[in-house]
Amino acid sequence: MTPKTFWAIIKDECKRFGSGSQRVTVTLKDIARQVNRSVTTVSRALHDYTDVSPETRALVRRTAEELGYVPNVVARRLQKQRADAVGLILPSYGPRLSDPLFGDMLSAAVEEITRAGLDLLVSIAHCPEDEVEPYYQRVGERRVDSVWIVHTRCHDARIAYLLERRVPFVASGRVLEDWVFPCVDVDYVRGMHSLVSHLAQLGHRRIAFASDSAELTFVHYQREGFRRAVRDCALEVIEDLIVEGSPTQRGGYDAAQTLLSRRNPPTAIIAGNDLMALGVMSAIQDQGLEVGSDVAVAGFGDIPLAETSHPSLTTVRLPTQQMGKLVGQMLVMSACGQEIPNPYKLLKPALIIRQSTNLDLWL
Amino acid sequence: MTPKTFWAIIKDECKRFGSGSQRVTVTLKDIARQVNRSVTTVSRALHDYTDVSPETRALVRRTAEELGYVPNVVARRLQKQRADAVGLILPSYGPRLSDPLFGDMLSAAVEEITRAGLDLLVSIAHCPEDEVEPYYQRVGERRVDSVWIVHTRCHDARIAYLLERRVPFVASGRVLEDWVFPCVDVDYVRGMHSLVSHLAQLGHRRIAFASDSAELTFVHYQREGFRRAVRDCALEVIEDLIVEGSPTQRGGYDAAQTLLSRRNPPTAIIAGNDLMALGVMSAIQDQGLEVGSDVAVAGFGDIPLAETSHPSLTTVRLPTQQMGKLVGQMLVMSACGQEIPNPYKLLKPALIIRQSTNLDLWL
DNA sequence: TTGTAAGCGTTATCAT
DNA sequence: ATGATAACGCTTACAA
Repeated sequence: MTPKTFWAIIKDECKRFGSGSQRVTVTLKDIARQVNRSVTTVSRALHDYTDVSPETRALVRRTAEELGYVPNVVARRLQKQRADAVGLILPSYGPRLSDPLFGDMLSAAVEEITRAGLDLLVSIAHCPEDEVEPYYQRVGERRVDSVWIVHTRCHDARIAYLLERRVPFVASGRVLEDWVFPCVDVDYVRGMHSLVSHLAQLGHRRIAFASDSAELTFVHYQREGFRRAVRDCALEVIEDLIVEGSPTQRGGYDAAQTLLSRRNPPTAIIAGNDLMALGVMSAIQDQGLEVGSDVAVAGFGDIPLAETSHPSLTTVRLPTQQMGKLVGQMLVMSACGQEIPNPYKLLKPALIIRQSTNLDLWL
Repeated sequence: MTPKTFWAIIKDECKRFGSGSQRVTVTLKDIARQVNRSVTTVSRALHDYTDVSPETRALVRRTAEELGYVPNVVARRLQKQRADAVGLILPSYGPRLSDPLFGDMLSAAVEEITRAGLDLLVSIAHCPEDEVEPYYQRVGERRVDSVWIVHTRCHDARIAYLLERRVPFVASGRVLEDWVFPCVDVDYVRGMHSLVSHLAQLGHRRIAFASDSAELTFVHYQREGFRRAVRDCALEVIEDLIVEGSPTQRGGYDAAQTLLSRRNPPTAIIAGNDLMALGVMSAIQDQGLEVGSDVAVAGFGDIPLAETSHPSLTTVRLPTQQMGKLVGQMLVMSACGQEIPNPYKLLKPALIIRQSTNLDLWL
């Protein structure tokens, strides 16, 4: 027996009955030894190859079961040259993990990803500079096969970078450039149209829009949709009534205060998201006005709170689950190196009318 | 030149200048060939081993830079027998990813985990049966080195299972058994005590508690703390005023309706979390009563909405960031096979008094 | 200071 | 139907 063989055996034994409390690691080699076959045959038996005899297959499977064999995915990944994982790096400027709509989308995506046997890696960028490089980094290191870009900006450095380097990715959100890449988004123009039409029908003529920064693509489309819808309803676009604020309750509160102090205040305020809309409602109430009668309010998203707030909030429901599911499926495909047949999906939102624009409801 | 060598070279070339648009993959071998050194030397140079000459080191580093070398972490993991990753499997019964407090904690944990160079894998259990096995599975497959258990139950099958199989893990939340394992939790008994004392001082004598199922450890401690605190304040524990509901606004709403319809309704209602508390407030308001004067309300958590609700909500702030940071650090240690010095951390919450128990504030 | 060789656990190729 | 061998890219013990 050569020294080499000797040490190999010792090491194997150590691993098997390890230092006291260690878990044992069963490999293909262990099964092979047990059933007196080669590692190759064992591997094929476990993968249901046709060129292995039924008896051998049965024996191998049984032995694997008995020994508690669990395949080592890292070894498989190295051999297959695939990470079997996709990455999500949350941008530093939101959405936070705590955003309920994002959570919904994420859950649906995770479902699809894990169903396909892939892992989802989550990390967080600390600063804007930190946003671009890590994507490429993680793919280069073979940590992930594809990445998920969320919360796109109108001109998004991450997407330019990934396209240039040919890193597989899927974006939830569009960019304004005319680039082709896998992308899932909501038709905000359409959503805004239904909302503005609703308000115009109720007789509102001075409608305001308060939102996050228009650098974000979805805000851009909300604004564009807002302007177009106002004109479509034969109303005048009043630029003074289009304001920007942080995408929080406080941001909505402050924006509403600004709007209500205009010489000619609006009779309806649309917010870019539901949290801002709740802040808008607070501001209106704090001024002694009534939401729904004095000033109508509407949001975007349909978070759970929209239904239970006082008054309940009219909003544009975003198909978060559907988005997440689609993104997940597309991520799986792109991670597997497949072409994505129709890579540009635009989903339709739904107008949910509640008391904040129509106090007669459920009263 | 043997055929073998020939094909190896061809394959290398194909990989390098791949089929048109493929990204190139630079390995240690490529650098080694370029600088006329062995792979070993290159590896050592890049890892700052002392036994490599300064010139070689410089040359290797420069060449690596030029070629755009990125280490393959999968290969490294196979060699090192470590996944360099930790796993989080969200239980089917909550918290959802959309829970804002959980999101905060998760962010802080991710920060620590990625800082250590590890990955965080996120997945979701579909059903309770699906909760136990995947943890072990993922460790067995070498996907992760350690797992994070959230939202523990009083008698938690997951923890029993992992302890028995000696799978490294960290739990956020305790169990009632007397087991030793890395664990971070909040002192709910203490939080409840400060809350009940506050209410008792305001003259409340009939205090109710509405919460999620007491199967959850934190709910168990909230209840125990509640009973003890009531007695400490020389009040009577009225079991009729301790009720259970789903941990949502609707759950709080329903629970409050039940409580307010008692022959002897409470003058103060504590909810197990802030969302329930908001539901409680809605129910009170819908009955034409005033929150803060007719019935006091308090919650647990201090979500952003607690501050901006009408009236603002008295609550027990949970140190989510601190928890996340600690959990992250402990996960990193357990993934690295280190012993965790003091594995049982109990953090102190803080009472935040607002209008829902004291209308005089800021009015 | 550098190189050789073995090995991590798996899959693929080719020969038998 | 089965096995020998190489390979994936990296680290490391040991030899030179």
